[in-house]
Amino acid sequence: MAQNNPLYEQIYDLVRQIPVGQVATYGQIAALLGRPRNARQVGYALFRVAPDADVPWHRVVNAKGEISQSPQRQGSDDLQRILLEQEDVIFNTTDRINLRQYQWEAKLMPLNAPHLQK
DNA sequence: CAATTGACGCCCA
DNA sequence: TTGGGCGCCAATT
Repeated sequence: MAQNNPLYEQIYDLVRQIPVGQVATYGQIAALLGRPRNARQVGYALFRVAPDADVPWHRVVNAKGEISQSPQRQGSDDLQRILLEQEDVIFNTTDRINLRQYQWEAKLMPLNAPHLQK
């Protein structure tokens, strides 16, 4: 399991910091971790931990503002969209959200956050 | 150890 | 503006 990697823990902690009603992109999280090219890894990390951890994975979407669905989860449900709608995140008619309005703006560097422990 | 895959992202047509 | 293809980095098998 890759969850033991500090990089993964950083991802989880970062996602946990996303405020209710706001979202972040995979690339954004990757960039905040100092790995702007690792957007895929962020998605992969969330995919592995989603059902197990208390991470608000539903607040993470792709750069287009759409919900990235994997072949596995698409048949199950649209849980992510439902959870977001419960947080006042509105979807457009094209199944996309307005990132300019909902995208989370990380103010501080999570890597230096002293109150974060895991 | 090597090949394939993958909740992504950016460039080009 | 929308759609298709290539590229990046790690994890999995």
